[in-house]
Amino acid sequence: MPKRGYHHGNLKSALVEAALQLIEEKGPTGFTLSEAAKRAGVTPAAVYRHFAGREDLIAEAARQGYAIFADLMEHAYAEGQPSALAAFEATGRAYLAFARKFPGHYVAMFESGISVQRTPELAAAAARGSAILGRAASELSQHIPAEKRPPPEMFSAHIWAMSHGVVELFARGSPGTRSPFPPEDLLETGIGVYLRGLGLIPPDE
Amino acid sequence: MPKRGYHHGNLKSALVEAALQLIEEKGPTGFTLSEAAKRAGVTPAAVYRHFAGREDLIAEAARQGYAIFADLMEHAYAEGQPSALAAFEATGRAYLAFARKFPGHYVAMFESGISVQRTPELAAAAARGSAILGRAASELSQHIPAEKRPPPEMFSAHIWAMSHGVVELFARGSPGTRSPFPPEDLLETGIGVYLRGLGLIPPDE
DNA sequence: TGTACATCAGTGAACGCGCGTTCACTGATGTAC
DNA sequence: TGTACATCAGTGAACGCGCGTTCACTGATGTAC
Repeated sequence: MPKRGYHHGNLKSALVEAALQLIEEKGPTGFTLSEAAKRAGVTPAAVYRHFAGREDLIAEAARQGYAIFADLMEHAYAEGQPSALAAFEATGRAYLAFARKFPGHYVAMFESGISVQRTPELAAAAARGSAILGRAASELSQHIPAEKRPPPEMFSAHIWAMSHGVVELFARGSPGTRSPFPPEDLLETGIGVYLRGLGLIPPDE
Repeated sequence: MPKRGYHHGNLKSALVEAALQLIEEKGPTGFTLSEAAKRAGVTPAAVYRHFAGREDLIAEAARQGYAIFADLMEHAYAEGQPSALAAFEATGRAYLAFARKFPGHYVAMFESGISVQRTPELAAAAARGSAILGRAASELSQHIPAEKRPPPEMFSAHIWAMSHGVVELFARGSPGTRSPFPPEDLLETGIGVYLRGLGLIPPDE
């Protein structure tokens, strides 16, 4: 626990906060250590009391993002239970919801260019989230007619890809590109069609 | 036509070439005008004879990318004809093939942060590619049982999203992340399941 | 309660660097006569 | 064919800038006696 009132009080999290804000506003390229320090009301040199450097600060922002993301996934999964189908659909939706609610974290995670293997903590945080999607896919897999049951890793990858694609192309409005449909609808219907293709939803529904 | 042997000869395209190489190697962030000039064997100032500045050089790289991309799409579409289904599937595949073959262009287009509305030429080049996917979707749409026919823009968006997601997450190996399946297979099966969900492929195929 | 000391978060000045961009120039190429 | 001139692609030096990072320091906080 950081001691309250000690000098700044809680510089570390203030810096992460500032970094997230900057990343959200200006993209991963626009983020600078100096500017983040300034926003936290502190000299650039002070950053080095808490982080090894610029990259390390971004990595910490990403780590927190993965942690929040995994929590959201867990929550969504649990709410969908005991229906394997509902749980699976919920995790897909959670992806988009996360990108919307935590854009700074999202960018730090997926667009900042930092490797998930940078530290064991980062890798672990990232693994936790995808493990949940994997579990949901695995359970769902049991309901697929056995004659045409793809490996669960495969369709969790499909959902992951479609979610990511919808976010990148249609939700995070790259300036000038307009989405033809609300991203939420796009993802919802896309996953729906896909699951129907797997025989998990009756075709006449 | 640039005159041969005139000073450098063809600096403009040499600069674009160098820029693409750099973007491919170091990502959009790692690209610098000075380094591109150096690789083309020329002073940084010389760049300004051909481009308005750093951004303009990236934009030109992206523009060429969109043009190549559209050509590929057209080709794939034409090869798939007269089967609407084959044409549609081919355009999806072309997306991944493009990302593989022209990684520098791909990054300039989708990860460099350049707005597609930057110039009319850029916008036009980008529009040409997506128009082809749109046409393929539109034709395919006619084969869908009318009782459940989504707007063609919607499922072209789905395929676009899944293709993009597969590329970003599994093909362009963000260092450390390993794909569980070959991206080509992933996309192929993903699109297959999706089309089955639309009733365009018989479920027992 | 009060004094002496240890800790260590944040300061402020300085650094070297490479960046994008500007400008007056030069010299190879093309053109007119 | 030869000379005078115009063009303009690329040079080289210079600029101001903000960056990430370092370092000796200072002064508020916590601790021992």
